[in-house]
Amino acid sequence: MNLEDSTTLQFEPIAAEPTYRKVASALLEHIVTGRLQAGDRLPPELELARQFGVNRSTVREALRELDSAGLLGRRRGSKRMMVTRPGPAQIGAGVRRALVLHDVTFLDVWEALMILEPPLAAVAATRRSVADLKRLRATLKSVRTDVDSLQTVVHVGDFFRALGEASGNPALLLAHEPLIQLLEPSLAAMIVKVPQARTRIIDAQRRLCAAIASRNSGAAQTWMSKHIRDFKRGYELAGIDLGRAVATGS
Amino acid sequence: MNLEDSTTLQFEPIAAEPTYRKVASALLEHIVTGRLQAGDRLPPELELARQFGVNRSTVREALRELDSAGLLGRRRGSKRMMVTRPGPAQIGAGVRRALVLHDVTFLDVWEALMILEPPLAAVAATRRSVADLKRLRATLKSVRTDVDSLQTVVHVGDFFRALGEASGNPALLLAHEPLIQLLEPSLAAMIVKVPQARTRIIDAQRRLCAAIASRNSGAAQTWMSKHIRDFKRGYELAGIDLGRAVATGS
DNA sequence: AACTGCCCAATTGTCGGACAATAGCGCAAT
DNA sequence: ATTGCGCTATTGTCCGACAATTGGGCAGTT
Repeated sequence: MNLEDSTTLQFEPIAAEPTYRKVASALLEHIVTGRLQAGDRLPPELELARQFGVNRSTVREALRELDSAGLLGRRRGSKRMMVTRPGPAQIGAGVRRALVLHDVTFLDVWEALMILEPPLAAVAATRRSVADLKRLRATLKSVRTDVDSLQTVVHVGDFFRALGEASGNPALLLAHEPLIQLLEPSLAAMIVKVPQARTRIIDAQRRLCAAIASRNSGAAQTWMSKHIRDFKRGYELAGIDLGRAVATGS
Repeated sequence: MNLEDSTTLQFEPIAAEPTYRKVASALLEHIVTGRLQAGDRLPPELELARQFGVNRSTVREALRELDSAGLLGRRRGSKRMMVTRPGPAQIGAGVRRALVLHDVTFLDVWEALMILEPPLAAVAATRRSVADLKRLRATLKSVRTDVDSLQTVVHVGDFFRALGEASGNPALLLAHEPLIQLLEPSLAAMIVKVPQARTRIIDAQRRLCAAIASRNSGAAQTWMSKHIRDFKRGYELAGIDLGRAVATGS
């Protein structure tokens, strides 16, 4: 009998979850439902083991899972674990790794930025608080003072991050973080080959900042478009193949 | 002496990484550099422990970290671990959790969809392969046949996923996955309260599909805009507060 | 009172060993 | 070629142990 293509009878995979995953799920449940709030200190491992009725090793494996997901962390030098909200950097790094493993190209990243950033700038222009504007100007200043250093790209990333914050939309913030992280190293490579790009970047960001300061969302969107488009031109001038997969480097 | 506000002297946090994290980093290094390709089977835990010169428990904790990050997995019912590429579902779930914990609102999600999906549809229209089109039509058919069931929302999600695939851009695919995952449950709640939304959804998706079939990117973008805008109207009709944080449910 | 140094208990990181369950695999039998 | 059997390797889980380090209390000093 050939049951391969019989669609009448289908069985669900029977879930035989190992204990460490059950423990992780139980803790996760408490976190997403808010019974464990960010900042709360977790009970000691032995206490958890006692409460769950499992061995400490099992608890530890569960903790490593949640730790890796950014849901648990510890203050530097501290011993006790605490519940934390996964931040943009953490999440972004995970997505960035995934994109690298999926052989995302420069063009893919550029296209995504081209779609995401101009509307994001527009939103930021209408919603930015004074604190947002201050932060934005601070990053802009850093870019200008470090104009000669290769650190420029770091500040470019921070400029985008500040913009994301100004949008007041966590979804947008998290969505563009991995793109920024992917952009930074290639941007560094581009700038060393095309030094004049630096001044173009600074100019665009200054105008962008002005548009956002005056809450001119249309201008913000337009300048961001130009800004991102400029990246592509820079890559072409630098002779970087846009169809190539982004670097596998850490 | 008060050194609190002295910015002249700054110390880097001295990194005292525990062994399990070093092991995880070492394995990660092999994965991102391609020395360990997706599909490769990992050596047994004892063998890893021997090679790294650490205890098996330590290796296991490292494995849990990579497992949780979606970089390791196992075929169902299999014992050996293998290297895997974190898929959209996996990554999306992580980002979705992060967004929920950051109290993302319906409006945030809707805004992000409004920014992301129309251009994505436009790109999909110009780039879709015949296979993409086939898959898109298949999901559309599922939506129509299950028009009476609450399963509709699942198929709506799949429609968006198929669209993401058709865009051929992994960055866009991963960026909109968490949004879809956040959309689905609230969409279900909306549809039960506003049944007429179902036919509107189906209509919009049919026109969208037609636009993509004829490679009309402008029409695709326009219809997607209408489609997403419709979601908001549906929520308002259903009396759902758009400013509320999305459900904390799993 | 505030600060310092010191000691003690609690907690984590790592290790070694143990054992049941079972997946993987070869081999025999049909 | 498929099925059935049995052995081995491997994982999941447990137990116990110990060094290192943190957190906190306590006494001593200024």
